[in-house]
Amino acid sequence: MLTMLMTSTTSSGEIPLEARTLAERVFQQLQDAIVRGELPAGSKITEPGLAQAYGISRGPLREAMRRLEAHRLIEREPHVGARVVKLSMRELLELFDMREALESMAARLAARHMTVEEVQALRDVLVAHEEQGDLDQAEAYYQREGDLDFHYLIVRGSHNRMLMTTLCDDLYYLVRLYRTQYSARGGRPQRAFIEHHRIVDAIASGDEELAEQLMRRHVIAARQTVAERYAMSLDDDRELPGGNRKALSRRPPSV
Amino acid sequence: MLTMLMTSTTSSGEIPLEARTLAERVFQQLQDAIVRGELPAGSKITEPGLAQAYGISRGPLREAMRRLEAHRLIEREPHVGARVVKLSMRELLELFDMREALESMAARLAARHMTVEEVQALRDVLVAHEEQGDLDQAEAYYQREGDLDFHYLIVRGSHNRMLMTTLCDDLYYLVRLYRTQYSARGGRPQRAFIEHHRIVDAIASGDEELAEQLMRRHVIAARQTVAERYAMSLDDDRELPGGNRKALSRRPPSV
DNA sequence: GTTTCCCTGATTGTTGACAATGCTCATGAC
DNA sequence: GTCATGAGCATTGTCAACAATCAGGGAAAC
Repeated sequence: MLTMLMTSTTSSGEIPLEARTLAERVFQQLQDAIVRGELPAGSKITEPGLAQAYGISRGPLREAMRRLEAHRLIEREPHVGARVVKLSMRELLELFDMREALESMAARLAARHMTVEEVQALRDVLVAHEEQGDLDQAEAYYQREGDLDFHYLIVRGSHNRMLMTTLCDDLYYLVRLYRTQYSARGGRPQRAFIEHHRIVDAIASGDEELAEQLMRRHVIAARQTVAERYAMSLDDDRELPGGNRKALSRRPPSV
Repeated sequence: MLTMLMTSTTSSGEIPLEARTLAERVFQQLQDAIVRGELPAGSKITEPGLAQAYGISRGPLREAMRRLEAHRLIEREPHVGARVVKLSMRELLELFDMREALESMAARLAARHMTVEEVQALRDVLVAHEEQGDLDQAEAYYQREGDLDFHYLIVRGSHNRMLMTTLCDDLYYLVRLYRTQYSARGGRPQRAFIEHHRIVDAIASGDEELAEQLMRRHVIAARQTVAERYAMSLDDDRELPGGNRKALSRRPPSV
């Protein structure tokens, strides 16, 4: 399963199987718990509670929280407390704008720098997606993770460390958080597959301009899907006042 | 003086005149000390030393250091220590790629969202630059800060909070660090002024495409200047082996 | 002379206790 | 019934001491 690519790729790129320090370990655990929805978006975090839950003292915990804060996964207010970040629709769309800018640049750099082995790995991921997609539509969640693997590999293919850390260590965690927050999984997969293939082809042929442009459109399309569905959900609410809010999670967007 | 715009614009946008907590205050102080070169790039940081220097205990200091680490201003190794980040030329060029992606997006969004008041403020900054530039070339440092003010205002004009924090709270501090690290100030000012004016005009007329494209070229030009000068400095070193390495700081680039 | 090992000192990691701040809820005035 | 007030409590901020780890230097072995 390629999904393990997702687990924290620090700037140096290695995957720390066992964190050297408590603060490091609890940081990763909290990051995971937030992204997986164990700590719900918007829920309040109390230091004594977490410290007891993870069996550590407040010192390392606070350091971990400071890192989470810098990664925008929690929000703190001095002397008051911290809570898990809750993405508003506006912030989610802002996130897509940033992805458009950074991932299109990543695709351009990937077309310039990726090795043949890296391109092949990318193709393998695509094939894995499609086979999995055929298998079972209910497994859409893993497919979604796999989709991020695709973007992940392209970012790494840019060979730009700063871009990698910004996207992989910061933005992508927020993207995953959005999925759990809005119960968003799967969606427009067939179209996304086609787009993915075209992007890989552009990268493989070293066409920087095309790779950038295709990735840009790919992200824009995903953004638009989110925006449209949000507007639809508002209409639904108007028709069914005070009720059914499931529209947001019914047909979630891709990528 | 507009330079005060630079001092830490947290996500909410307000400027914390007096930090509510020790960790917060020492974080800002350290951030400043690093960017201003008081703590030289690459120098080792020891917790007892800093704690004594700032008159606090190691607890809040460590939290501040965690934040600095997340902002990429220091690098830590578990059980060993921390040192101020030292930008290699490769990383510096990577930084420019990110700026190209993000700032061109910011310019596009600014053209879409900026109010007439914000555009006017932007024009005022430009005028202030030029007057200051005429006054004294030795004051280039402040002019440089002013130049960042220009970019700063555009980013804020994007009305995209995530973009603002990423650029203003993360990248721009690294840009300033690069200036002190390579003693880089001023450079190609007249050309930059022209480009700045064109960008503002495009934003004022609401031409998103043009604003984006002009900003992209502006950043690319700056990147190219840096790259060329670096290549030149390497040539110089070949001609003067083991000696004069000042070439890097002799004619530093502009934005 | 070189290498290896161990010891010492210093630094980092962690903890529990104390101080300061903010929130909650009950009480009372209007 | 509503709103202001204040005490009590929980939570956050800070500190100093203890444990674990690493870097450097000197002595011994080859």
